Amino acid sequence: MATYKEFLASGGEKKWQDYWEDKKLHVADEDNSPKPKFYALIEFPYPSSEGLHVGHPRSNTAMDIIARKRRMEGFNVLYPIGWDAFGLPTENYAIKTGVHPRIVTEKNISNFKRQLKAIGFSFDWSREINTTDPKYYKWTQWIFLQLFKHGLAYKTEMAINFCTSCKVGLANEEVVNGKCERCGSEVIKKTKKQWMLKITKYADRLEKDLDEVNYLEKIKTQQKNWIGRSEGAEVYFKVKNSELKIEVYTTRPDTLFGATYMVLAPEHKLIEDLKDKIENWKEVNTYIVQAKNKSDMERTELAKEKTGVELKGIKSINPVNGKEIPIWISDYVLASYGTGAIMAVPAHDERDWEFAKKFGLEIIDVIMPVEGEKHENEETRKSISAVVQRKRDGKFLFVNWKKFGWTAPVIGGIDDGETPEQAAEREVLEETGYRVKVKEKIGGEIEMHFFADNKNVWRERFDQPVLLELIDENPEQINQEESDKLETVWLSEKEAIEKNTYDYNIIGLKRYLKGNYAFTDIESGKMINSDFSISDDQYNKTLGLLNELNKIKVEADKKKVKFWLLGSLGCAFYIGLIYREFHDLDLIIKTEEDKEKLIGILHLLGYKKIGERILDTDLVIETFENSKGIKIDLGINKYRFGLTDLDFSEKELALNGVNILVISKKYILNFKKNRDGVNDAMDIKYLNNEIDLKFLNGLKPSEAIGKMTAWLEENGHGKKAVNYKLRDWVFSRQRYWGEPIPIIECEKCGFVPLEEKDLPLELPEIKEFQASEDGQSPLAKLDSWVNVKCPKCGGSAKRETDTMPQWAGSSWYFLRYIDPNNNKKLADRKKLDYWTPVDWYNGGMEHTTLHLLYSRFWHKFLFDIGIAPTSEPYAKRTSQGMILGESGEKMSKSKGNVVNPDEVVKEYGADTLRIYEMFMGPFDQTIPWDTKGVVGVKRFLEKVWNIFEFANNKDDDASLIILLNKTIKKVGEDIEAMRFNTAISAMMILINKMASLAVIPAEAGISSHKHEIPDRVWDDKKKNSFENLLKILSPFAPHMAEELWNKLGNKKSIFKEAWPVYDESKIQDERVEVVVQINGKVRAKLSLPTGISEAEAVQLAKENTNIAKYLENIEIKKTIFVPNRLISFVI
RNA sequence: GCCCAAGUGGUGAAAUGGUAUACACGAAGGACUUAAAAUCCUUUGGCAGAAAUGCCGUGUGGGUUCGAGUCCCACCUUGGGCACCA
Repeated sequence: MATYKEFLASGGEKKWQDYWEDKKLHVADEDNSPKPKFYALIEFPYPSSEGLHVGHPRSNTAMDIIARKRRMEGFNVLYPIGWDAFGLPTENYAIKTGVHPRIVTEKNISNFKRQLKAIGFSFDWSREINTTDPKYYKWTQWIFLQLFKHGLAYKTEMAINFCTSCKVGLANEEVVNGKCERCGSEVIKKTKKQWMLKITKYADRLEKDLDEVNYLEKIKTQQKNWIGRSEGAEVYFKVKNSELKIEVYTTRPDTLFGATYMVLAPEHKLIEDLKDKIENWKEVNTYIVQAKNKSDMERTELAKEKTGVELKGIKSINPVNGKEIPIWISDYVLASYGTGAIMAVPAHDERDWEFAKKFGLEIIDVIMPVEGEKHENEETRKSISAVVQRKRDGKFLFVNWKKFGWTAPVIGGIDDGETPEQAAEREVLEETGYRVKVKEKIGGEIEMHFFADNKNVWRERFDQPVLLELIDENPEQINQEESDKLETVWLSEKEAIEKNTYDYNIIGLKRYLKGNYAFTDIESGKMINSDFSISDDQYNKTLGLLNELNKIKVEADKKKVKFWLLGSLGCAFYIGLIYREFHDLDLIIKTEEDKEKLIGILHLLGYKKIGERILDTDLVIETFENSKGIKIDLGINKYRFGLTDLDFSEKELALNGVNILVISKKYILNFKKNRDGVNDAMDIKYLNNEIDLKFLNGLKPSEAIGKMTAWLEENGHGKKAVNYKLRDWVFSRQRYWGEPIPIIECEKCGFVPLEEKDLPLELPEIKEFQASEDGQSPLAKLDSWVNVKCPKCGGSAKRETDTMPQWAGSSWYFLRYIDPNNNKKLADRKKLDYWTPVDWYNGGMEHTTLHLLYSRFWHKFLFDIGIAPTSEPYAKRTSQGMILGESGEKMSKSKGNVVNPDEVVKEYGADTLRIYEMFMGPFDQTIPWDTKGVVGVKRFLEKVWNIFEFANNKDDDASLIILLNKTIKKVGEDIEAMRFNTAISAMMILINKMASLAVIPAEAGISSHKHEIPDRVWDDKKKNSFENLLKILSPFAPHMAEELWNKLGNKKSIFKEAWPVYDESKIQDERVEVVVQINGKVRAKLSLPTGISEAEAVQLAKENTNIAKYLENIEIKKTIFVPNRLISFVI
């Protein structure tokens, strides 16, 4: 007979830890086990000198609970542990003290090991690995060589992120807000030759395959954002008077008609090519040099103010309308994204808008915002809305409409022959008496649809917001009629937005306040100004021609005459670019016979011959005309493929036409078919009404994107394209404490990989760990190591002196656990087949775009070269929340708020620590440590102990059996969903119930042990309940569970037991509390037998006095019955 | 600015559209004790009331529903991620 306190004090927990280790309870069976496998993984720790803090065990405990449960469920579980031991803190310590990092690492590992063991994790220590062990990093190096051999590792001169304090290059992922992720020092750009890994080659798969794995949704989202896939189009812009083309990437090809200038990144290589033509080269060059010298920090900090220089003397051509547009360079365009060049659409991109405003560039609206939805029988109006701000106090001019109670800015219709500006000045004066002057239009027109309740009609209004200035702060007298209706008010920004009655009336004000009118939404707007600018007159003429053509076709079909359409109309459509004034139709037939028939048809349709001419190809052209003046040229095609003679190239047409175009997709297809296939006459039945003169106008931008992309592709001006934000991985570090990169650089042979037999390339012993000032690895100083013979040609060569980043060893470690001692292979394939993928991987959110992404990349590569059996390393990934210090800040040595688990274990025991960490709150949530909260958990465990040790027998009643079964169900389900906190609370509820049923000699003062306590006498039923409780508790509190299990007389470990199964028939209480609601309000609670029928329950409810009170003399409209839950009366 | 979470007692937090505040901490009162600790019991969202009971209450304002912490819309606040990514 002992207390829990005595059990802890006497080293009871250690006893069981030793027992488990001795019995090899947690050593995974080899791969020939008949059991199903389960691979549970936590991120292996970096053994820092500080040791564990209470944050570490959170993830470990969670997976430990799952691993222990799985073993009890009959799985062959692999739950391994190891050390991610390369890293900067150890090296920095070495630099300071001269102690070799290996020695420090060994010491730290032994401390970590002691701490982890004291918490009772069921790790398989027999598979312990260490990334700094040459036997391990041999394979890290081997993987690197495979990457190199497959062209995925390359060394290149490039501007990289360089930490000024660590003196080391950083990957993109390691830079946080322009600062070093590790030390927080400033990161500058440094151009250096660096080893890079082509992770971008896997961007698409890294994104797409996320659909196949079971990761927490937020992890997927974060990775997707980081990979940054976007769909859009490449568009080619010709440089005028040059063969050069500027390629741009855009996600908004729909706005191409609004592209009024282009911008190249300062690093863009085309600038050099165009150097001779650039008239202001000096100025341009100065800008480029300045941009190069800016650090990332500076570039982003100065982001508010746009800078740039125009490339004078050159222009590019907008392929969609042939317009010449200027080319600029600016550092707001990044060289590293897309093509390093953009088409700028200031009307619909905020950055372009800013730039255009600053440099006075043209802004063309191609999308009109639309508010509300079109309605039948709308009255259409054109209007202005006026934004007038008073300088004195910054207030805005509004009017109250007395009759309707509206508050709105001045809004008025535009009279005939009036410009919007004139209308705005007039309306403000009329309605308020203020004399005003137009400053500018605030963006383009807005289309709105609304119900005008004062007039009782639906309105469609096209409103132009206009910004005006007061000429005089004192208003003139306005006429009586107006002043009876209106009252002028000046409102502050906030008041204006609050008091304004209809949202759409202050769009102009909102634009003005934002200072940027760029409209970017792709769902709510409507394309405008995005057609081929053909006039109504031209359009009608074209349609007239096509109608004639159709009539001829109809007649020709009747008479079985085949003819071709040639010339201006045909080529205009075909090229889709150049519009020619259509005066005539050029028709070609093949035979004299057909010619006579066709002439007959023309006569029939009212045409008369008016002339004849002979072309230099001996083609006789006869001209016909009808009364409407439509002319038709007719000639016999002397060639089988007559059309080839008239190969209407873009060039030829450009001489004839102006910048206008007409297009019909179906027509083109038919025309093309004829050009290729060709004996048959062109099928012109599609022509009528199929011409798409409006092109994008009227479409939603989201629809226009697809249409424009198709057009670009058909006409060779661009193509659909996908882009990623992800960049290649900077893989070299100028450091000592990392895996040496196994490459030799030979003057003759270039980069020569080491032979596999020469691996591992071990780190040489050195004494000076400091990197040189110019950012050279400390290894570079070791001449004997650096200077080697080329393995290929035997000539003199140099070793690579950079080492790999910390992320290398952790990118594949989970594979090594599977076969940790294999010295022939990374791991045996059969074993890999058995154990991969990892079934459940839990780790920190902070690794989502680092380790987790990197290791997926490596694993996919290993899969591709046939090493790894699966394309994804982890089937499931979850994440724990961080544990903060009691102050609510991140735990750190410098803040002095680090809680050491050793102390908690010492004072309360490992089981209490484990349960408290799981009980604190939802597992995935960040949460501050609270030492006071630990007490509650300790009390809970003590209660379990006391019930066992001191409670006298008292029959379990039926309700306890039900509660037990419910708890078994809940705990099992909650563990799977990582709802450990509610699993624990369910066990607390069970224990509280058991305690209330048991007779615990409270008066005895259990812990002081002063009185005699009677022996425990339990019957089998009670014993069985308690054993089940111990089983579900055992993953959480393994030491206590094992101890009490043993004390109950069991010989084998509790972890050899099967996970309990609840009895489906015993999870329903006999009686349930049913709530009676009246109109949704709880008015009574009834205790009723489970499964009671609706009729009976309703009857009983009505008999309840409180309910009867409410129902008296009142008709019940509806009764809702939810079995075992509630009755709701609607009255 | 954009994307993703989340806002519930004094605190950590529970709650398949159906009893809001389970479980735990803290606090108050009591029992045991010479006393304290430990333990056990009671109370613990606000207002009114002796009580029965009623009203209010899950960031704010609307909506859907017999019924909303939960669903929808708008907004506010906090945390996390990204940030001139075209």
